[in-house]
Amino acid sequence: MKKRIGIKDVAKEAGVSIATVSYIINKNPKESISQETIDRVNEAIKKLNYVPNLSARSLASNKTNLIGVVIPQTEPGKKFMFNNPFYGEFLSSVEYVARTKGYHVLISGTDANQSYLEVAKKRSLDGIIIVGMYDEDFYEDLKKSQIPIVLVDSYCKDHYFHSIQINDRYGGYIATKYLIEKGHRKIAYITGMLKKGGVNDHRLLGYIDALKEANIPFQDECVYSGNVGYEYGIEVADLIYKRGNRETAIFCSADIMAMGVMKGLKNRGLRIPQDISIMGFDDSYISKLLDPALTTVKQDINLKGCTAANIIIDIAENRIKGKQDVILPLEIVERESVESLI
Amino acid sequence: MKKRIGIKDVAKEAGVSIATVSYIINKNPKESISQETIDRVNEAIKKLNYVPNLSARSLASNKTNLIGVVIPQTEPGKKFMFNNPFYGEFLSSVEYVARTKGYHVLISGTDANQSYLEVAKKRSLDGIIIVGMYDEDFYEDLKKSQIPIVLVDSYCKDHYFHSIQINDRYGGYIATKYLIEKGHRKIAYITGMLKKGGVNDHRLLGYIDALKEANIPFQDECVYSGNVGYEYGIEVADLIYKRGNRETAIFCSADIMAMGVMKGLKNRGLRIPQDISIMGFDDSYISKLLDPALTTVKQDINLKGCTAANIIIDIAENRIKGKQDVILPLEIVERESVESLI
DNA sequence: TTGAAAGCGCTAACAG
DNA sequence: CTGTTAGCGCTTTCAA
Repeated sequence: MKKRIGIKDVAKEAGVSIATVSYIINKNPKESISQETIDRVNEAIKKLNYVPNLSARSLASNKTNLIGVVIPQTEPGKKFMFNNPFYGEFLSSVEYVARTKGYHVLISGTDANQSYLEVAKKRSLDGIIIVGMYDEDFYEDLKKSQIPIVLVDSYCKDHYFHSIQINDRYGGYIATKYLIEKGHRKIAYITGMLKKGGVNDHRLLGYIDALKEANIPFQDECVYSGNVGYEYGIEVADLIYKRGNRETAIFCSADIMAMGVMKGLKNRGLRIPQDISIMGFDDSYISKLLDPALTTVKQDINLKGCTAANIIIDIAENRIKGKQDVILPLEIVERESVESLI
Repeated sequence: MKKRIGIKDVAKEAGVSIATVSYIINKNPKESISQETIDRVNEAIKKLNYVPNLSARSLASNKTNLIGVVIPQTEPGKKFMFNNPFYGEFLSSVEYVARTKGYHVLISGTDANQSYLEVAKKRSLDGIIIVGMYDEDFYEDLKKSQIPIVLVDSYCKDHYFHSIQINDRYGGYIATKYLIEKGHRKIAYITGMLKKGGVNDHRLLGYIDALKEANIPFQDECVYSGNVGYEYGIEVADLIYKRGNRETAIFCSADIMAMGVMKGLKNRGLRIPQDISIMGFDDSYISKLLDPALTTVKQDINLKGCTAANIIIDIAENRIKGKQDVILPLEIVERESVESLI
């Protein structure tokens, strides 16, 4: 096992002190060093093939250049929700921004046995991006960390956290309104778990807003709540099919659920959109590929990911101060899955 | 800023030496410590809310419990390939296994400017999982790292690396053979880039094997090679549509491409499978959701991810010795996208 | 403009 | 069975 070459070797090679090398590596602006020295050191680094050891650096400087991303899981203790394309697209953007800024991304599901706080502290994360909504306790726990945290798609109102969101209520509203304007009166809302104050709950509120505005009475039986995923979509499709007094349109709170619903409906021989209209949420890449292509509420997933990464890094580097809260825009993308009844 | 509590504090609190605490934390089996002491230390840990600092541990022990996963990118310097559901499913499994074994997962695309070797060394990764196939140089570079590396879906034959693969040639063969048995004679093969000796190339070989076996002449014009992704699938669908002497079946080297092809074909008014049959590869979750549901070559993505993680961890912990090479099974999943012509 | 030296928190001999 | 201690590689004050 040949010895790992360190800053010391570089210093010796270049004939300078360790500190000088350190300054140069870190481009420390406070110290001004002669260009000649800099060149000499850089040469030595090249020659020796020196790579700094981040563990050591972290220990000394308490800076890890590591950002943690927490992704919701389908079920506790299971793998995470990557059968929702949203997360892949999001993560991809985060990683890209992080990488270009010299950070690395540590991904993690949430484990019931082990608080994420522990992970965060163990690894001395510089920042954390948490996607989705969790229990009160989870947030409470994390507050102790003293680490900058950005919450994505969470309605946790705690002042400690930064946040990136969309206006879910508005999203639910415009989707439903769109359907109503197309002449639909009996509209189903299919969603993941309706946690009080959660994303899906807000979309439901928007759905109700639109109904009210159009003087359509809200019917409990028209909202279906289960696991976010195509499986539940299929299930609901069956439910709807079997019922006599059928909805003419379905608003799904995620494209992936819409995908399931469409599949389920087709299995039953229903035509989309002639027999029943479908509306999604997210505009993930699958929405254009569905048949018919899915009309959906578009949120810019890529932008969401980049924003999350940029904010957390800016905060970690003290480039911005104060609580950050950003609301990203939403718009309807019209495709082929909604039939006009008028 | 309150001082971070360290092993020293725990030792003091429990009235033992720091070494004892260290032994207990690491469950060091060589040292036997009285149960009473262990309890006392654990209590102190609880009480003080002590969390070990992994940077420090890494520095001292040269062990990071960090495993790197490299995911291919769509285009150099861009985000990675998460619009192929394969990667999400794979990564999810890796993370899950890693987490349950006390490891964390660092994800990364590959950056042209920065060799991954640098990342690996900087972070002192305990192991690396590399998905996909890269240039000779990339592997050559990584060999210098001295870090255990598992290659997933790569035909790099270098003895240094462990590998997890499927028999792609066989996969191409059974898929094509299946189509032939259904009476198809003019069969297209749609694939990502055909790097010499790569995954897609092997599948092509299998495709040719099956053709040969059935005495069907191989036609160059029937193989379409572009970017892995739905976009190229759509493109090819158009190409095929426009041509007179049309294929009756298409074998796609990834489900996501099949998805694109199906969409493109439908846009042109072609019916699947009546007008043209489609076969996929992977059996990612979308394949059941397509309409018609996709007949495809199933590889167990979840198993692939778990295996990769298990191997790399076992190696990192010296639990297994010697080069590991595993070939995972493949099978055809019959659904609705292939029409029998006979 | 550069260098010496004191840690950062932990592990792992080695001694007792 | 438990304690002492020398680093791991780097940052950063402080002095030269």
